[in-house]
Amino acid sequence: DRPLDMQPIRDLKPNFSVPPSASGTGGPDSYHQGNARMTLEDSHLWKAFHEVGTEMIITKQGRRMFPHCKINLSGLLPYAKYIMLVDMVPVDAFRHKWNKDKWEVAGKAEPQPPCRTYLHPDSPAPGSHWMKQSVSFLKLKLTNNTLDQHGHIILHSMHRYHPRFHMVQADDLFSVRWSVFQTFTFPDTAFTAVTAYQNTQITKLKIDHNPFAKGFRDEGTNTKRRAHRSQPYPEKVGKKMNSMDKDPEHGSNPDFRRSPYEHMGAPKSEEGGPVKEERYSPWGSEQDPSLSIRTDSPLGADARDMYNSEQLVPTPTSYHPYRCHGYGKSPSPSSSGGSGSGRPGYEPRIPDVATVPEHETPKPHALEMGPSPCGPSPCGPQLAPGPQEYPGVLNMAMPPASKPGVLSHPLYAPYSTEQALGPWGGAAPSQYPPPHHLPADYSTQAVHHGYHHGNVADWSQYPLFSYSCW
DNA sequence: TCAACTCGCACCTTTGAACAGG
DNA sequence: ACCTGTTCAAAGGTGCGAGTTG
Repeated sequence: DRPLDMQPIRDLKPNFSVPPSASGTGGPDSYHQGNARMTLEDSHLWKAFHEVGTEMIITKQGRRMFPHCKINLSGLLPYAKYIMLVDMVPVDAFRHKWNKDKWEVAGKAEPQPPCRTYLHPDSPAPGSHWMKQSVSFLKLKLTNNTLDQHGHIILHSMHRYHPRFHMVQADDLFSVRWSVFQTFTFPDTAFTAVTAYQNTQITKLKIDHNPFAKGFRDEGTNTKRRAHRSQPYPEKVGKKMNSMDKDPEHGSNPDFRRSPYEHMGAPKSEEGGPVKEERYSPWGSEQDPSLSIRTDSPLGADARDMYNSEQLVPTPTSYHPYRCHGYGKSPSPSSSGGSGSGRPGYEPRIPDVATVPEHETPKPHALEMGPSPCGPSPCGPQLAPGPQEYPGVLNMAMPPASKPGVLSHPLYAPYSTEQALGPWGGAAPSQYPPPHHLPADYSTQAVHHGYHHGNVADWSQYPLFSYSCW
């Protein structure tokens, strides 16, 4: 039940001038976040799902995740304010399908839906607040409705994603642009978005562990529904998973150790050993368990430089910078993993900030991000992962000086204020309601990226994270 | 034909209002 | 008046299975 730990690898203080914190709480070191530490709660549960191949249901109206993202934070400055965000990045550039008992590649990924970032409703809050108890993203919802107006995170079914947690020291969303982002990922949280569960083992895990699905448990008192089932869990009725309830992490059912992605080159699971995520992971060969940390610093580069600047991307052996020069030009890091399917890693993805309609009533918690010019979907297909092997972004080793698990980068606005913000300029009509705590015009102020996307409809959206490409 | 998707259902937990008691 | 605990109904989160779609 040990949480997965991740720590920043280095001092995150950006090597450039940063406006002082508005609140003055931070002082000169207000963006010194090198001691921040994030751990994933319920890691055993995540691991149990991950071993089987986590699936998350997505629906038009939005579906919560289960397990949901819950983290513990430490090392924050108690009186400095922080903002917590979550977004989803593609794991690869493929669409997948479930074939009998395993996942297979089923073609190229579909074009990226608008990338949204979920803003924790407590944001901004002082470090003491974030550290006093676990931070839950329970209400984060996933949807496959690209026209969703509730602020849910939009994903494609049958595509694989993993959540990224962003921590920003900022007094408010306006100052986010000047702040240093620390991005954490936990390999065990990767999942396949589906509209209906494919792997019955996942269904069983969900039923066994999600309290809302209690009515489907075999041992439950519910007889009515099961009466409708000619045979509950037809193919797995013999695979009693009760042990998972008690100790999912040590579930002994060998079937649960077998990765549905093994055929795709994932490393074989090994028993024992500490929490090295990918040890059990179907995606182990691609993702660096230790989660790459990247420290990107604008280094005083001007906005346009940032726009076209290199993206440092860790590779299995070292940092291998590759360029992300915009739509259609990024190299596509493909799988370093070995299977013939050649699953590539995913490419950097730079989300845009969405424009938001002011009339919307629901209180969204997701920032609308624009197309992901560097993501696997927009770039990958053109780059045809194929044989040409770029270092897999997810299968990277940390630089010696780095600790795994965190990627830090300053939020930076490549656009100067006079730069065009798309066809509608800076005040494009809002498409989505403003996110929680998000000032109405934030979306037009926090402009960080200028890649164009083929989808003109998304032009009103601008990236929030200029350097979330990785 | 079939995989992917949608929808309504029963069952369940969570939430919050209303109320009672200290 | 205030606080705490209990009750209960409504809201909303689940997977299932039938129907729909492309």
